[in-house]
Amino acid sequence: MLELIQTCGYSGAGLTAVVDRASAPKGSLYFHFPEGKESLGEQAVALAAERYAALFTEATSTRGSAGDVLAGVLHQVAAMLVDQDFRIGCPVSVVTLEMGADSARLREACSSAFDSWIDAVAAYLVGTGVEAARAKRLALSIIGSIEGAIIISRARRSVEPLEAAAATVRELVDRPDQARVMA
Amino acid sequence: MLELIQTCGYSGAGLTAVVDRASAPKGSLYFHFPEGKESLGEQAVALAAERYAALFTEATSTRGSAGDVLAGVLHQVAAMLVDQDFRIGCPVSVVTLEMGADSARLREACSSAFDSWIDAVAAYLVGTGVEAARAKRLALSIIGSIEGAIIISRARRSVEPLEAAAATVRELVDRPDQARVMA
Amino acid sequence: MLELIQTCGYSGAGLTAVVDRASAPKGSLYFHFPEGKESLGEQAVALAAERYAALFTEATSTRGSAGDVLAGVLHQVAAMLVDQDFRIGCPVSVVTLEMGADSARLREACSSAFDSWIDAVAAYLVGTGVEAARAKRLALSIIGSIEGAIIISRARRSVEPLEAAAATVRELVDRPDQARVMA
Amino acid sequence: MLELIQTCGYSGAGLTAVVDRASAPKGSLYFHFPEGKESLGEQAVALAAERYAALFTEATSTRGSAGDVLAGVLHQVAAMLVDQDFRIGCPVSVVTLEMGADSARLREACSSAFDSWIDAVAAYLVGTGVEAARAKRLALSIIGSIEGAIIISRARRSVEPLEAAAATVRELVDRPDQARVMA
DNA sequence: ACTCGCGGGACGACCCGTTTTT
DNA sequence: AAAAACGGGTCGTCCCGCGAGT
Repeated sequence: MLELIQTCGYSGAGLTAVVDRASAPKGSLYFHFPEGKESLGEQAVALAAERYAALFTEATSTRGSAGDVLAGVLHQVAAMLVDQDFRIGCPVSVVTLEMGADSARLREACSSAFDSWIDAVAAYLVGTGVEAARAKRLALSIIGSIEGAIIISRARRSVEPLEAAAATVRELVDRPDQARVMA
Repeated sequence: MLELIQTCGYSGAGLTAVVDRASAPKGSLYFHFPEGKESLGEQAVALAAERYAALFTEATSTRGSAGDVLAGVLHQVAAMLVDQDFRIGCPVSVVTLEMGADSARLREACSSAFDSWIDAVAAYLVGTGVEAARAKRLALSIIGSIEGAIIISRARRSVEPLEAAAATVRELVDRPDQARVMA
Repeated sequence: MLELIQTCGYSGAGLTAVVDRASAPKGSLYFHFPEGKESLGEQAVALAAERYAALFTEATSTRGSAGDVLAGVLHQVAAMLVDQDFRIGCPVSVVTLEMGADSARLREACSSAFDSWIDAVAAYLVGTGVEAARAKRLALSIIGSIEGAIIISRARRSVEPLEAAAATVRELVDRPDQARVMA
Repeated sequence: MLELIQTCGYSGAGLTAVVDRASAPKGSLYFHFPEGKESLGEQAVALAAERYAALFTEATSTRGSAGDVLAGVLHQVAAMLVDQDFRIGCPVSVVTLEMGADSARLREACSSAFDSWIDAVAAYLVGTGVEAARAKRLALSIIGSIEGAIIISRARRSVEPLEAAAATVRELVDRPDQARVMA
């Protein structure tokens, strides 16, 4: 389901296509997901949260400045987009935009996914010496930038927006006088 | 249709609901939009592009630093979200994420919408003395930040992400030494 | 739909079978019945109410005692059952039994159908000189007898229960001393 | 299953609901009922046959005229309906009407159920001195009246039809000159 | 000339009664 | 005894044309 949400959105991800792709019979779906599409989507969002978090965790193990690390994540995302010919997007974003009004459950799953990423980035920034409050604000901004850049990159079929975001993120986290500027 | 796309996404915006909301008969839809839902969506995206562009244009007429102006736009967006109880999102984002793979036509409409905003912001920044290449990069990053922040704010039902983005944008465009840092 | 309800019950009357039998496409169904199966069933019940009422009205135009007239109706029903090889039953009864708990709307439609028959019989009995209160009670009993007899006849695949009911009804309405007995 | 058939009909009584209500695992159903839903329904009908027969047997042990006894049964049925807020009906009737055409097996189970009641009533009437042939005819009519009255009472959400049937039954069996009238 | 009632299948999610595996 | 798999079925709704109306 994850891949289908990424390419077609939540509403566009038909359960028939889901079970076909999993080469599973239709009847078994409601045994594993008795609450239907919504809980399936919830799990897909949670899975996406884990995967992208792992991607970030892995990036933090590389050496380099915080800016290098975060820009590296953005470049990896860009590479994924190119790899898939710009046919995929962030599943959490699209579910948020489609179902934010209808399903509190899915909205909360998306919120948790974003939070997990934001918290990870914030913790990482704190680890590099950034003050906690600023780290949280930066983390919020950075995750937002990534989400937005993915969307614009997809619309344009070009990684330029992601690269611009990478450069801007590097600028934000790597400047020596950041604390003073915000003071 | 615009409102429905904002709340339910493109796939979720059924034409039945559209014509009901417009209190128009269903049969007349294909007289006005012979090419069906896709062209209707295209028009909705174009309309959204205009509206948000107007919002930005209006903001530039206020006095204050470039950071003030851009942060003002973000705060206006935040106010809209609160006003609508976080039930709406950016229609261009959701159409991009849902239809980017299926409909080249809609993808291009979204790309144009984003471009119009980015170009406007870049032109504005150039007008405030920013060097052209940097202005374009910043404009890309800023529009991306806005889109991303809207999504996360909606998921969280909180304007905190938008406010964080506003602060970060202000930090980006208002620092005196920005050119030097990027050099 | 009426025939399907009579043979398979309301739940057993699939809309697919309904539209097949009417050689109509499924999509057109919800134009004529926007509220779905329930309103379709409502209309089927109303149609049945009319048809059987007409059958009774026609019977009253024949000469003979009240007992003859009512027994004649029962024999007509018996003939219908034989004709259809006991594959049909009263649609109002089955809808009442299946949906009485779920759908107030259908329950009321069934109630109205029964009432229309009971009122017709009661009015007829009053016309033959029966006192009003007794006419109403007898009419209730007679319609009840018919419904019950149809069911048992169907279960048995024999018209004997309907014939027994016919004889009993004749006994009830044609005895000269009925008023005295009830006094 | 019996209760579900009484409220929702046979088709409406899903096996999922049945096993939930019995707090039994779904997989075990086909261990106990290898032939599936049909045999389960058959057993439910047989169970209902026993229960209502017991109700009648018990009533015959009370003193009073035959009319008193039979009217007493009708009043007990009316009390049950009121008790359950008119949400239940006769399971045998509804199975007959829904499955009479599809399943010979269930039809015969229903026929047997009706027969057992009719035979019991006929035997009782013979015991009170009624001539055998008339007793059988009356028993058929009485059971039919009860079934019909239950249905109409349920549709109306009122015990009036059952009370009318009770009065009529009393009139039928308690009049002194009944034999002469039928002669 | 243009509107719109009405029709038209295909597919949506969901759940059915059943069987196979453990 | 029961967990898990299995398709076909449920009702409802999708986006879309045809042709009779003013």
